[in-house]
Amino acid sequence: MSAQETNGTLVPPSVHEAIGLRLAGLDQRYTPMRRVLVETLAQAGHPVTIPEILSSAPGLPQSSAYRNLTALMEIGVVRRVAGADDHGRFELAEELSGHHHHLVCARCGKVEDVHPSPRLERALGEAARAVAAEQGYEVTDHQLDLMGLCPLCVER
Amino acid sequence: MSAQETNGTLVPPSVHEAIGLRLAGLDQRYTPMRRVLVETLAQAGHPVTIPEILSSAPGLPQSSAYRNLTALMEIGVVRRVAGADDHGRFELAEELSGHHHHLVCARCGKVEDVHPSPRLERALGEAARAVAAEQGYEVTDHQLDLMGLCPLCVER
DNA sequence: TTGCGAGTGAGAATCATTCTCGGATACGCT
DNA sequence: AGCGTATCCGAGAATGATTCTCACTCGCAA
Repeated sequence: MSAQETNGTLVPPSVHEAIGLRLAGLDQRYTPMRRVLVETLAQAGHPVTIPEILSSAPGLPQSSAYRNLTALMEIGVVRRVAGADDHGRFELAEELSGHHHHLVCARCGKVEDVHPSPRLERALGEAARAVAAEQGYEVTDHQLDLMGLCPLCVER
Repeated sequence: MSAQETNGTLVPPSVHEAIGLRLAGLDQRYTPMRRVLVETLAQAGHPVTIPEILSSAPGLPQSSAYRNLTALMEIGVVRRVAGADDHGRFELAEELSGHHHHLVCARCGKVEDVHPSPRLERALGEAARAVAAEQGYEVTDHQLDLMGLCPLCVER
């Protein structure tokens, strides 16, 4: 089963619309390449490295991938997350992909998404505000990274 | 007032002892430079970049700083955390510095430590195990990053 | 059609980090 | 004390991810 068959749930047209509008507002264009990048990130379901992106879209020049990812970051559509290795990883902003946290394998560096229970989310939100206020910070966002071993690496 | 005068509370002798023992176990030495690095990280109270380390210890060669930080990472005494900018940040392992989370300023990249309330910590621990088990992960550690604006950047 | 601003791709440039290597230093052994 | 060996040190080169440059192309509007 290809991801295409279920893309209705993966990349709703409204997402592309929203991105197109934001780009237009800055006199920028939602080119096919940018669309491909957004689709790729959306369908991956976890933060993706540049090599992964390049191998999933053969022929795509590295410099263009970086340039467009940066452009998408600047309009707040894409976010960069740091993993265990020295490759940056890119994912769609939570605004588009839904709020989630990360499961990081300490051995192989893989990163997966996890979606928190409402109960945990409520506790996190409260705690974040309280703790941050103590130091004069104004928290807009939070992220929980769970470090451990993925199923494959557990078997050793 | 020099930091030396209060070092009793900042870097308990037991910490240096423990590090010395671990290094000895791997036929490595706890050299003065490594000791300085540990003191620096302990006294900073937040993750520190290489430039910060170098400017707080004039004359210290960059390559040596990296080499020794790496050595300390390999024995699990130092941990590397990624910030918003493209500089790695180093901190003492939680085992030595106490469990804590990070407050990250989205504007200036500064990172501060925050110490969680027991209630939050309990909720996080439980949630971590539950969520991770669902995907077959074995979680050993977790970290909460609170993103927002630091007091200085709020004033704009 | 023409003009202009944005996008593209190849390669060079940048910059944090890692590696290399000759010399200095510390610890174990006799 | 003297020696041998393994570790450590510092300076600079090498690596590699990311960013920049620039000439060319493309899409849109007048």
